[in-house]
Amino acid sequence: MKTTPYHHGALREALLAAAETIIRRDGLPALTLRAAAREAGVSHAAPSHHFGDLPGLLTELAAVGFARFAAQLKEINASPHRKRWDGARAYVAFAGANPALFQLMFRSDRLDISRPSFVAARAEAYRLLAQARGVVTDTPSVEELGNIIGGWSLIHGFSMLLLDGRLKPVLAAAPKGTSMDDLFEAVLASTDRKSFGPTDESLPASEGG
Amino acid sequence: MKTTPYHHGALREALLAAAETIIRRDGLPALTLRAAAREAGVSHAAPSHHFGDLPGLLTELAAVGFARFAAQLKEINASPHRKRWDGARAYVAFAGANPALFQLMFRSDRLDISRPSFVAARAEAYRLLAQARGVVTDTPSVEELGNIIGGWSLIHGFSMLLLDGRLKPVLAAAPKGTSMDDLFEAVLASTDRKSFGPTDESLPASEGG
DNA sequence: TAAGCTATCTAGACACTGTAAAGATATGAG
DNA sequence: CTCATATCTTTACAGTGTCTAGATAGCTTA
Repeated sequence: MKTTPYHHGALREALLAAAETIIRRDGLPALTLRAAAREAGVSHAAPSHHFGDLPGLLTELAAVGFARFAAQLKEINASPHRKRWDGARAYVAFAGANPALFQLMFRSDRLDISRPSFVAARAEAYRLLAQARGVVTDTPSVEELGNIIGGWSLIHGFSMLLLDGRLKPVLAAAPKGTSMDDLFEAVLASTDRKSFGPTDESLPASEGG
Repeated sequence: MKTTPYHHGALREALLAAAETIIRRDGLPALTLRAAAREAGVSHAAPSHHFGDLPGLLTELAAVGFARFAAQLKEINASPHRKRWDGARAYVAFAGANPALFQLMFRSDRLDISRPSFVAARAEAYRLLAQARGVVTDTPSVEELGNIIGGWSLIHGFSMLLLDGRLKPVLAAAPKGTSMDDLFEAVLASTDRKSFGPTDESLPASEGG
């Protein structure tokens, strides 16, 4: 009666899967080396043989996240039906579908951002995101950079505010039946109007009261 | 020879100051109840009498952050020289000047977001931010919400990307001498052009290769 | 003044964490 | 079959949050 073999066989992948289970179920603070080991059914010191330390495990998991996001972007870039802003929608959709994982991917204080696998996965994701937006130049002007970083800031900020629960009260104040998707579409639509940003009426010169 | 009195006198404020010192010097992961106690020169269990638990301390510190940001917004709103986007500039400037504190303010997984002092400080900051943008309505349309949340997403996303170090390589690819402020100004300027967002040329129909 | 009450702070303990060291077991090359 | 290597376990230690009990100081009331 052999219950669990001494050697797991694919412990690295099992630990990453266990880590994602934990982060999704209990949140990032609950993801510890020992918790991942328990979830995978191995001894508490086993993870260190595959990831070195806790930042190592977190970083490899973040790399998995970038790789998954890159795969979704690749699909979109290959689709003949893709529309404007589809990259932006994929960004927010990925954040919504993988909240804790997405937050981990941008939590440098807990990551070893010099890990080659992480650097590579992130670079590939960025490359595909730029491709989805039609960015081609390697030597952009400041104006072009403003456009590129502005778009990234917009979707990243929306994602972060969404995951932190900051947009829930906003929806409550919105017209009845407004969904989070509606709100994001409204955000995208707002960038096409010149009125995006603070209104001129808010300035002192023309202020009413 | 009385070295340190048994009763501190203003330990709560001293612990908050110690906590901010630690978070600024060593980062958020280094901020523990015991570290704060050491920094303030009291026993390891003293903080719990003032904040309950670790999330309690973190939340009160986050509330201090919102109060400080609110104070800066109040100055701006009172200034007769204020210009468009000054609220946005203050947002990013605050993030840059208080990186770890700003990140803590939006890290709900480590906070007790139901704490009254936190709720109040945050609400006041939001109120002043809305005022800086000239938002007045209590029943906004979806279109107006797109505008409001779009602006917030933009400055919040830029701040988060900046603090996570994601914009450093961008500056490296920018024209020589471009500063982070220049980049943010370019982002702001890009919202006034209709070209903000993905270019139409990136769509399949008109794609070259 | 003096007693007692309450808020404040310390000391000790426990379970949990990351991580290092050493031992056990399986795998595969020769 | 031998044995070197990779994989996993066991043991140990310092650090953490948090609970409990105890010590101290300040304040009220007489």
